Amino acid sequence: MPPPAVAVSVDLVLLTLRAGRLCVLLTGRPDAEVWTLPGGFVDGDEDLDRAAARQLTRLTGVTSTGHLEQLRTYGGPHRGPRVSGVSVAYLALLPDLPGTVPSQAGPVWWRPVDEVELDGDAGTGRSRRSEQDLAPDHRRIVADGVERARAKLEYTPLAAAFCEDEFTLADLRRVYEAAWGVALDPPNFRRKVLSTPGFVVALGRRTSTRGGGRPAELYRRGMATALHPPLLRRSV
Amino acid sequence: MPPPAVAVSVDLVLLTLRAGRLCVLLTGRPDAEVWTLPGGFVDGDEDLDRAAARQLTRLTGVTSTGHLEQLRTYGGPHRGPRVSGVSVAYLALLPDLPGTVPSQAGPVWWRPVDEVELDGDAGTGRSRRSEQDLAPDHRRIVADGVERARAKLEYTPLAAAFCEDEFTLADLRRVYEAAWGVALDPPNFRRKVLSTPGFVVALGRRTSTRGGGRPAELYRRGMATALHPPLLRRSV
DNA sequence: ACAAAAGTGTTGTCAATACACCCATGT
DNA sequence: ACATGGGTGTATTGACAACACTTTTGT
Repeated sequence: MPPPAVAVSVDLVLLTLRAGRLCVLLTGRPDAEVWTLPGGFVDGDEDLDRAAARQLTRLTGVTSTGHLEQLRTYGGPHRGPRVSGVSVAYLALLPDLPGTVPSQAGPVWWRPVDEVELDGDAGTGRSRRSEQDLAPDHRRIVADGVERARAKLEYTPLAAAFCEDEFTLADLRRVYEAAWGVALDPPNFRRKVLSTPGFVVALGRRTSTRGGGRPAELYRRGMATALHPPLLRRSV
Repeated sequence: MPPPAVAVSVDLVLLTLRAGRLCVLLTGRPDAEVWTLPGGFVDGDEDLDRAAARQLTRLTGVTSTGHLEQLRTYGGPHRGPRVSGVSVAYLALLPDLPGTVPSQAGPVWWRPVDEVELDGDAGTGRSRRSEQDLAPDHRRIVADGVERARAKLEYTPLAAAFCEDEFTLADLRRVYEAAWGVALDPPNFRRKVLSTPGFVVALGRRTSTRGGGRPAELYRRGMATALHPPLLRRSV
C-alpha cells in the first residue's frame, strides 16, 4: 500500500539583537488571533535547507550573511486542533536589520524572547494577557531555538552571526550578555576570545568613537568552526 | 490551494557497544542491494517521538531503558533517485543486547561505525568493497548520529545509556574510549566522574571479579542531565 | 579655552581551579 | 592484571587593579 501523505512545512525561528535584548521575528496573519512563526509548505522534492533559505530571504532580504541551521522537527497531535502534519523548524541568527523589517510577507514584529517565554504562564504574576499571544506549539519551538542558540554560543564562534561584518569585542561580548542574561568581565572575555585561534581576526583599524570612550579595535569573524576549549556559562 | 502532501518516514540510528567498538544496527531488505537504517512511515496525526519509540521496541524488544532522541530531518532530492519525501532520523543509545538481536523485522546486523564511515571512500585505501554498502543518504545520517553521540558524551551523562543498569567506572570509561577512539587515564576519569554531582551513584557493592584484577565498585546512573564542567575530548 | 570628570576599551597581576602525567597500593 | 588512592606541575579561568584614549561638563 502507498505510504500515507503528510503536509510538511518549514518554520523559521529568526533571532537578532535589538537594544541589548534577544528578539524573535513573529508574523501576525490578519485572520489569526495569535502570532505565529514565519514559514510555509514545502514540496516533497524540495531541499529543506533551500526552502528555509528561501523563506529567510523572503522575510528579510538578506542572502548570505548570518547563520541558518535546522533546529528540530515537530509533528503529531501536539500542534493543536485543526493543525496536522509536521513542521521542520530552522534557526537563523542575524544582526539587527536596519530600520523596520522590509517584509514582503505581511505584518511582522520583533518580540523579545523573554516576553515570549512568559506567554501562557497563566495565573501567577502576569497581570494582563498580551493582545496576541504566540501559538502554544510555536512557543515551544521558540524556546528550543533560544536554548540551541544559547548552547551554541558556548562552543562555536556563532556569536559573530549576531554582529555586523565588522564588530568590536564589546559588541561580541554584548551578544553573550544578552543571550545568557549575565554580565561578563571585559578583560577576561577579551583574553578568552583572542586566545582562541580563528575566533576573530583583527582588522588593524579602530572605531571612530561612538558616544564617548576610547575607540575600540575592529574585528571580523575568523575561520574557526568550533571553540576549544569552549566559553562556558557558569551555571545552568 | 491545499498544501502538497509528502511521505514522512522515521529512521533509527541505533548505537551500541560490542566488543569495545561502537556499532550501528542495519537492516537488509531482501529486495535491496544495499543496507538501510531501520524505519517506517508515519501518519500525519502520529507523534514522531512515539513513532520512533515504537520502531525501537519492534526492533529490539526494549522499552524503557537507554536513550532516544530526535537527530535531524533529511529531505529533498539528496536522498537519491526514486526516493522522495522526508526522513526524520532518531538516535538511540543502547547497552549491548544479549545474544543475537531478537528482531521481528527481518534480518538485521550490527556493524562497526568506523567501517560504515569508510563506505563510499572510492579509490584510495579500501581494497575491496563490502558485499553490501550502506545507502549513501543513510550513511550521512549515521555519520550525523555518531557525531551527535560523541558530542553529547562531553556535556551529558549519556554514556551510561550504553551500559547496563549497574556498571563499573571502567565500563563507563570504555564507552568514552570506544566512542572517541582515545585512551583515557583511569584515575583522572574516576576523579572527574565522581566529582560531578549526579553523574553516577555508588551502590556500595562490588563486582565478583571478572577476568582477574581487583573487584570494581558498582554504580548506577544519577539524576544529572548535564555535566558541569563538561568532560572534554582533547582535540577535534 | 582649559581643566576636571566620566565613560569606554586595553593591559597586567594574582589566586583558585581544573587537568595531564606519574607513582603507589590493594585484591 | 586491574581497580583504586594520592601527589605534582602546568594550563585555564575568575576577580580585580591599573592604564589609555575619548567625550562631556564646568569655570
